[in-house]
Amino acid sequence: MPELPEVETITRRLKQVLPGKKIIDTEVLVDKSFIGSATQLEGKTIKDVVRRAKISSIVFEDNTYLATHLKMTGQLIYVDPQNRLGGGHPTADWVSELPTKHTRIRYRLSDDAELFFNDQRLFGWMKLLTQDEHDELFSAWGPDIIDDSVTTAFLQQKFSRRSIPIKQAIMDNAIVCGVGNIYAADSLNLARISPFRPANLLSEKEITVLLAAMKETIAKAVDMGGTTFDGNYVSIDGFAGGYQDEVLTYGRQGQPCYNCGTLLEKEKIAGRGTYYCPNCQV
DNA sequence: AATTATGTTGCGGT
DNA sequence: AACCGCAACATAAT
Repeated sequence: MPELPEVETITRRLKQVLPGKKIIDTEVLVDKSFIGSATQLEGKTIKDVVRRAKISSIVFEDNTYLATHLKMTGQLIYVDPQNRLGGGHPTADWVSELPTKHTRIRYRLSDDAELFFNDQRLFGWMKLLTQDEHDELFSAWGPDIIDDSVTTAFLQQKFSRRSIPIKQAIMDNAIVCGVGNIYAADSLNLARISPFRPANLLSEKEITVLLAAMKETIAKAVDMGGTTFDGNYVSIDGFAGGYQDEVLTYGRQGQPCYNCGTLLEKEKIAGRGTYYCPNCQV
């Protein structure tokens, strides 16, 4: 479910509430959701929360990392009893009924706070790693799309021998991380480039335009707290994101392109639903 | 009933 | 060797 903006939103919010808290107790309700042994976490004190690609990681005082990949349907929900009655109410009403049938792991923290890992489809995981093992997670992946190292020249080199469609290329973690299906489609619409174009046939100018569009799209989505479709992605208190109200193409087949008014179409690329304008995306 | 779903990996073929 | 396409993971909604 989540792409970089959703994981970034969750990570920023966790960073506001978790540092200084200690893990008191762990409960793994579904074994496959936690890789390894969760009991090793008990007694560790949280120092920081960081994001890389679509992985959010809690960093402990001993420099070990509790990494989370939400995959398609994962959620991290934080419940602090001291804030429970204040500060508005969550978008999702199930937050007051945790654990739910989709809760796979729960952590009891100091001060009676709780952290829940929910995951309908069981693709997601949490895992305790050393710093080296955490670094290793990203060893085969390119930089985050928001990183300054992602330049036109960088992408041009990565695309140079790839005949795959450009949409598939920008979603490939080995090239660049953080661009998922929703933002790939929207970035290509903003750049007015067809998702079907072979990556190696884009001009330098087109790559420059596409890169700017990707950075702009991702930055806007981060500002809006991510995208919530079907109530699936929510932030740590159950609140929805806001980008779905601004989305350019995703889920808008049959509706007019904001660039040119032509009706958007939907086709599959590499097995993924792809929304695009058949007129202005060339 | 079949298709679809915001992600990634691993396999076999070229 | 590098690249590409496709199945697999598991569940729920349309």
